[in-house]
Amino acid sequence: MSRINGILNLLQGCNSMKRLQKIQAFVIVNGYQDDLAISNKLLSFCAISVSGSLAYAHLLFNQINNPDTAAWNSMIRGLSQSPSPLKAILCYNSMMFEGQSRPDDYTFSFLLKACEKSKAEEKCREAHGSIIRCGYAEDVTVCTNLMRSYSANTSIECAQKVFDRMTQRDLISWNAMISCYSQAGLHDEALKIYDQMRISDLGLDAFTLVSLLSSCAHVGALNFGVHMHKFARQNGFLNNVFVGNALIDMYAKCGNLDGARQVFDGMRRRDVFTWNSMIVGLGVHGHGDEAIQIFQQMLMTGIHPSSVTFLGLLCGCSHQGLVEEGLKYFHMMRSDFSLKPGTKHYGCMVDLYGRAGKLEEALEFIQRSPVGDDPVIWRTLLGACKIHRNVKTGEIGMRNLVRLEALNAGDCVLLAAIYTQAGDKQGAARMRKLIRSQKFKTTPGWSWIEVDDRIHRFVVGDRSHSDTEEIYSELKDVIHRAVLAGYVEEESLTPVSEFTNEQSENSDRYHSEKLAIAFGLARTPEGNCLRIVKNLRVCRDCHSFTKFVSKAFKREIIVRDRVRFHHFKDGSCSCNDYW
DNA sequence: ATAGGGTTAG
Repeated sequence: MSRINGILNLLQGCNSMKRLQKIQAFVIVNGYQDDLAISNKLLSFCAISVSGSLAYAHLLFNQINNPDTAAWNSMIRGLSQSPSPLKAILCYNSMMFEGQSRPDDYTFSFLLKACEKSKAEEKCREAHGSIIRCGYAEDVTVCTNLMRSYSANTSIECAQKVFDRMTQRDLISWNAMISCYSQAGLHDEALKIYDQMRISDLGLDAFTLVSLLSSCAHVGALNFGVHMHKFARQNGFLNNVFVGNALIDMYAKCGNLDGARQVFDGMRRRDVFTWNSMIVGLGVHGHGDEAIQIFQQMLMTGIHPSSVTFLGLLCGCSHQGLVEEGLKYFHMMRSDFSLKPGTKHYGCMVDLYGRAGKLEEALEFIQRSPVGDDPVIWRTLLGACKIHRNVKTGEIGMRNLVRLEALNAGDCVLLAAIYTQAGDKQGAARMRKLIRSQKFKTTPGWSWIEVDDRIHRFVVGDRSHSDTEEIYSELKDVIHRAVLAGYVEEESLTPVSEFTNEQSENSDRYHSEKLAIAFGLARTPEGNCLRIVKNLRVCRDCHSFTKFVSKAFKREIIVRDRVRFHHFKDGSCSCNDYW
């Protein structure tokens, strides 16, 4: 007996396959190969440990003539964390087929992990049924796994249902629910779950913070993020790299670069995410030179850049007109770090040339690149043609979008704007006609504004807000004062993508950000900065409107649109009207 | 013997 314990202890301290094989030889020589405790321990080491070997685990497993649940679990678990998690599902199937051992709560946890990773939607639902039949429907861990599995299989509703029906919930299951929403891109839902979580009085930990900060970053909830920062400081969470990284990203995405820098400077430990978040933050704010400086520091500390690092660099270079540098980093990706540029990187390059007015080069670059069949690339070129009033290249972009059958309303709006700038009224009229004749699938436009720690969301012609009347009368007043300051309301081509389905009265002529601005002006103290987040790009009329509002009301207004920040102050914008 | 939750870019 003590011999067996001795072997188990040896296995406990095992840290390599070489060592494991020595122990195994000892086991066989001494006739212990049929001891279940020992063979399971051997198996689990091979299947699960980072220094183990799944192939060897298979050999061992096949030698066991009647594997018990523990042995099956080791195999399913090992396979579920392997690069081919589908095999874990097959393994579970054979376990069921042989029918000698019953699955337990662990089995289901590992199976669900495999469903999550291999996107096995059908199997996930089937597992749910088995879980209920086997009596594990009340198990917190199994349910948490079930939620993640459903959510990864695009059924966040099912995840929510599982969560709702749980008889007991702990911190981990709450965190899982929040992260399911934030990873599905449903950030305001994630923040709402936190409101409910507070009532349950379980507190929160670093995991909660990280998910919430990510959601704050996406919706632009700076005030809420600052609360989280304070909480993290008071509770000793600032030493956690994940928390620090999420804070940098939150500050940068909410338009507060200084906040991001301060967190970055104060971090004792930094990983790729830390550096990337800072570089991307500087990049999207147009500080390419600083992004480059940080990048050089990053290399000196010996951290390996990733493809995201270069997205940040290229973005910064393009917004600052650093064409040579951008080109240098684009090549450096492959030559120095063996990173293959993706579509996004090519897009940045087109933007880099295009923004700098080098439209010929941009076009040549596309023709030499492998991404000429990606609509995003041509759309980027079209955007650059608008900035530089280039009809000819714009039409080339348009033709390629038509060729790829990817034309959308926004493209037509862009080309119409190019025609208008060039004085080609017929061209603009053609685009209007095209927009009307096509049944474009459109993304509804949204704007968010944070007032008193709450996110208020508006769509075009929104009347769903509880204070609709007040907001519309405020907006009338704001427009009046903007006009007095020099604003000319444009009969601009309304981006169709901001159309709502119901054409309520004539209020749908107000884009969502105008509503958000009016609401913000009415609900925040004079002189306070307004921060607005949009999911689309700012249209010309709204851009001009916001400039005059910033002057007439003496307010700084920071608008984050789909691709960049606009910093409005005293009647002008940080983008210098190039966007 | 063994489990579940976290960040950038899309």
